[in-house]
Amino acid sequence: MNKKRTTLKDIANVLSISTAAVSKALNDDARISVKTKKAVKQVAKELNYQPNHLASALRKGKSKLVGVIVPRTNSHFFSSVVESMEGVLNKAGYNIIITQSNESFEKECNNIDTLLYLQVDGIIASMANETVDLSFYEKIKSNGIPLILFDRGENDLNVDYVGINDYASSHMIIEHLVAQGCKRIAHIGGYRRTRIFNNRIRGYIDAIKKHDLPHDDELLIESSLTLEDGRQQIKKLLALKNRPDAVYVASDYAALGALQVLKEKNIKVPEEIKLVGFGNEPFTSLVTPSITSISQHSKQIGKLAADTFLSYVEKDVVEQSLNKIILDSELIIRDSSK
Amino acid sequence: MNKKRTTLKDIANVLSISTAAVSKALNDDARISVKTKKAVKQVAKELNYQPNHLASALRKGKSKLVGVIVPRTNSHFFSSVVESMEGVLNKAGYNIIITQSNESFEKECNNIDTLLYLQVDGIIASMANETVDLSFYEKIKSNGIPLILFDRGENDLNVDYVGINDYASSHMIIEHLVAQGCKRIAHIGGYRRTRIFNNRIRGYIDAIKKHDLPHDDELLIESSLTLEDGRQQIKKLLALKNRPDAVYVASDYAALGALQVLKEKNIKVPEEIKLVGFGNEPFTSLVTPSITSISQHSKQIGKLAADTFLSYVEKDVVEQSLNKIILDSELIIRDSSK
DNA sequence: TATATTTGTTTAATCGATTAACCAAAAGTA
DNA sequence: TACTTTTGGTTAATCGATTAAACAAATATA
Repeated sequence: MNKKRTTLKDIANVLSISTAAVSKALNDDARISVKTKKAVKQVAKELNYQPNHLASALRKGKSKLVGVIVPRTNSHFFSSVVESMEGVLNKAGYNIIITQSNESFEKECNNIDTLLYLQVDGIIASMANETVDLSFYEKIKSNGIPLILFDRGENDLNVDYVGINDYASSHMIIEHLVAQGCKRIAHIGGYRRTRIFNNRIRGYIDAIKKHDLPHDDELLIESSLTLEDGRQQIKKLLALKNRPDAVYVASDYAALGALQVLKEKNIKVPEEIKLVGFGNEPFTSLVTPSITSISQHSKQIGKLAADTFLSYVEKDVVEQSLNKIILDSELIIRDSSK
Repeated sequence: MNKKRTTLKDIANVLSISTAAVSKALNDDARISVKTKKAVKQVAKELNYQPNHLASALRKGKSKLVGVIVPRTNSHFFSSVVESMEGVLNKAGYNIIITQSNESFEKECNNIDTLLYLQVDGIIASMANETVDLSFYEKIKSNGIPLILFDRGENDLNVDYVGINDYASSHMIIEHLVAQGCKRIAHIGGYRRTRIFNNRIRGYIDAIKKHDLPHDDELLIESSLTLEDGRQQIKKLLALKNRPDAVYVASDYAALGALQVLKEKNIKVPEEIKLVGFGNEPFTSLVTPSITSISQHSKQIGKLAADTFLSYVEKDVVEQSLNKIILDSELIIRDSSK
């Protein structure tokens, strides 16, 4: 058990030089002779030297840590975004700290505090469903730390954002359903206060109008989009005197809940009611019938969010124009809608 | 934009006292008067003081960070374990850094290096499928950092472990299948080198023998247990001249792959072949037919792993006896086996 | 030869919080 | 009164790495 870690001093002592020289040698400073560098690196290896990250971060004022906040990690979309983000950031010498809000505003605030406390160099986040109060995000900005939002963003918050074109996605879905002959299309959406869900709702309404289809209030529902919630909302739609012949659900999880209920009630999908989800979670292709959904290019989103962060820290730009990156989505047509 | 963070010095200047006094006041040192403490806390709040974690960690030699390594986060089991672990550790003042190995040995080694580099106070890990070489884990131990393994552990590594009784779980499954009238039970298992999979295989074999059922070599398959792998292996079993009437798969993901193939080939589950998975992932109850599986008490595992870590750091025990915690599992019977 | 430049390194300050050691003033005790 | 103890701080060192500034020796230039 080697109790103590090797420090610069230990190496310096062995070679009878200063710690400054050792530090510079390890960092390949031009002013250190090749001979010394070799010797230092040799000894460093022998003593199994590992730099003290805390000390270096303290001194340099940079922790080389990026905080990530996601609603949850056990969704394929988020875990996939994070994975791709991690790849890009690791390559640039950054490590990431993943935290989950579990869709809770309180937890999200805690996470932000924690990340600030850990002195992260930046925060990449996707907001919880509950979040309306943006003061904690303002706090990040006022701390001078780069903040990049993805997927779940906010219009009022003037920060960089990476996401897909939700408005256009709704259009694609409605076009597809219309092409399948649907005449009465319902939408189980998220809460309007969240930008992406608002855009999906707007897209739905505009597309419906464009095709001169009925857009009764009863066909548009705002919800929390959990699986359980999907179950509840579809029941409401089924209870209508004038049932829809298609339902576009703004989340795959809620769509799955809806599908469960439809199957329990022996309503044929897609024959009687067509169903479309959102997010292209893996299970959409696994259930019976498989669920038509929108693919969000998670890998791409992760990469772009990471790149945006890096663009802030790599070059020390003071005032950089805001990036709002909107990717095109893709409709994956499966059994539930054809 | 407040460029600079508030430091102890800033507070000290306002009150014309020493930074030492400020530090002690904030930490409720007994030698500081109530009056001073109040004043300090007041100013700290006004200036929005946030302690510099890096400095404090450097000085105290403790980062209050716990590193977590999981094969992947987008599995319900792992994300659930992590969530419960996080709750316990946060309460004790620790933050966690989540890293994923993606079942890759190389990535796992990198993760360990990263965590050591970040000076975590402990590491809680579940090993990648690929991992055979334990030298990196030895490295953690030789750095004097507590290491706790869960689920995917190793017998050779003499460290704390939290998991379920895999051997007994296999027995429960076989008992159940036998009770359902199965006479020829196959097992798609993991690689024997991994402790848990080895135990599941041993349990399978012993239970089969106990019931005087055939235990041909062709009925026992070792695999990587991915979804795709489940597809491949079930095909092998279906190609046998003497097909099994039940298949026990050591992972829900692989079981799902198997189920897909069975459905594609129009083989009725459970009528022609009964199927049992392992892990009780949420999708097991969502697919048709729903899949019988073993619940692993993920919340409990996370809590116990965290507690074990805390038992090391809270009290400064030098030599503590090793904890090997084995929980009972639960068989969740669903449509695929009845 | 005298001076300027380059090379290679050392010294010392610094990042911010903590803490061992020290000290002055107030309060208690003989 | 004289001495001890307690109270409430202050000083200064420290954690380990980095870096601006200083400096000696070697080399180049005039």
